[in-house]
Amino acid sequence: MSPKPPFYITTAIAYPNGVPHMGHAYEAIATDCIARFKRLDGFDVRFLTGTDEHGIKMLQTAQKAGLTPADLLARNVPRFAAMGPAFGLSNDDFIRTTEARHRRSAQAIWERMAANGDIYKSVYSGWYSVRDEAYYAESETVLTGDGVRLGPQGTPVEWVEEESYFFRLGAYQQRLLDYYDANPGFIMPEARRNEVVSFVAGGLQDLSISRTTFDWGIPVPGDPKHIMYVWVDALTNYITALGYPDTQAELFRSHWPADLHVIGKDIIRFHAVYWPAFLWSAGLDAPRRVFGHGFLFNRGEKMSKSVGNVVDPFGLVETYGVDPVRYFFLREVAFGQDGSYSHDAIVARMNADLANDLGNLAQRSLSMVGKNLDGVLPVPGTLSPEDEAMLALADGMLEKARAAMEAQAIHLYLAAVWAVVADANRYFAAAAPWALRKSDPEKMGTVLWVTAEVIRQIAILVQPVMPGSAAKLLDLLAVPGEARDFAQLGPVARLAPGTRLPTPIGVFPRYVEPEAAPQ
RNA sequence: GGCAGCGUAGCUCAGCUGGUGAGAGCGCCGGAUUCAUAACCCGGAGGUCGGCGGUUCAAAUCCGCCCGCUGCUACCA
Repeated sequence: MSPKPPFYITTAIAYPNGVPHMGHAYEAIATDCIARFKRLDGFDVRFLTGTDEHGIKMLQTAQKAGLTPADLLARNVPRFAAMGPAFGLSNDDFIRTTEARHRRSAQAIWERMAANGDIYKSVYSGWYSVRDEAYYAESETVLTGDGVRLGPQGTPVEWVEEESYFFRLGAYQQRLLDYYDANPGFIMPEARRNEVVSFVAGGLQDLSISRTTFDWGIPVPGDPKHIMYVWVDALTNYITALGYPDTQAELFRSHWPADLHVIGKDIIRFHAVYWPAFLWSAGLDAPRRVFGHGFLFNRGEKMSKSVGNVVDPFGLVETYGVDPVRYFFLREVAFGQDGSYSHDAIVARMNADLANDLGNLAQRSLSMVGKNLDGVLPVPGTLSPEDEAMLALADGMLEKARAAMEAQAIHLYLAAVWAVVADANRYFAAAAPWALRKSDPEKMGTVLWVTAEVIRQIAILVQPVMPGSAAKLLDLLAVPGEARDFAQLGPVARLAPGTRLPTPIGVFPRYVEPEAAPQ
């Protein structure tokens, strides 16, 4: 067998100065789905997630709480790591930017960039708001009548000059534009790509990449008064986890450049502009694709503490179960666009798609095998045109799913699968095997076998989204563990007649509202 | 302000380079059925395709203008 092609996929690393919110969970779930899909499709997948632990905000949050940054991390990072088991994540590694391996890696990439002549020391100057602890462009400030200059938050700003290292980003403008041009799929979705291209085409200034005003970060090699700008630090995590700076490490050699960085749309620039430039400067290849997903809104409103609609992602899993939650977000939200969720929407998907359509199909067909055939999969007779057509629809799912997933259109992959679920329900209703029980038992057996075979393929294909539920479904069909990857889809591994099946159990229960609490 | 995009049935959205009767899912109404998780199946409900004007034999689909909305417009991430 030829070696599996590599596939390296990452989430952005989360900033753990608070607890995980739904956006973190969403990104992790979507990335996990893609990772699982590629694994089942025969790739040697490396899936990375983790936490971005440096920067001034971490320091400030810790100080407000009367903690050291390390204390704050000790409190918060486990909450992020807990997303793994809670959401069924299959990440191969979990990186923290405070780890020794990462400090070594970040300092190494800095040294490589410096050796390449792309880093120089100068003075960073700008309008600084002490109260906001942020610099603003002059265009963002206004000069009031009494000669006071104010920032966008209405706070006074002053001209500040600070020694800083700069990265020659401007030198990479043309190379970036050429790269976007030669690799139209580098930035996805396309709307994001256009924004980035116009941004870069508008000209790039050199980038200040060190800070001296606080010390919670990775020291600049040879000049420890400076710490690295958080994005030099943070982006480097993607190569640290492959063994950088050891570019001869097995993982690095096999899995860099990354195939896909899944990130939120708000940090596209850092990944699509700065990151390739940093990598090229260090003599490394740029990633193949950066995909910016959208934001989630609770009942159409942005989540905020003041509105009081903050939803704890762990709570959703407790309420609905991990697989329904994963299914809901991946099916309901067009990946790449913003989305909205609510209790009603989740329940609607859960009951209509999972319980009524797929769960009920499995239950009604398999219980007939149990009750009428002693739980033994029947031998199909001659296939009717309807039987053949049904099987052909099932056999055709993989191609559609793959095409969708090539473009990270997770929702379209699921739509393609559920179209077959609907076809299977129509097929089953039209064939009415319950009416054939006495009139034509052989034909009944054929219909039940075809339906079970269709469910087999659906279950295999749905594993990336609902690994637990899909496994239960495959258990009900007595499909061996080693026969559950995508190579088993299509006609090559039809369900074997004569196989004894376990008594079917419900895999997707309906969500029933709890009794209204007495007032 | 500039650049890009969007505005299609109650809701969420498909409708590519113009031409069979403007669609899907959900919701809703009616029917059928009882193998099944009161599920599945069948049928229906009729929306000026944001507004106005133009090009064309023909426009939701092209052009112009107007209204409304969104994103980007560098060092907060």
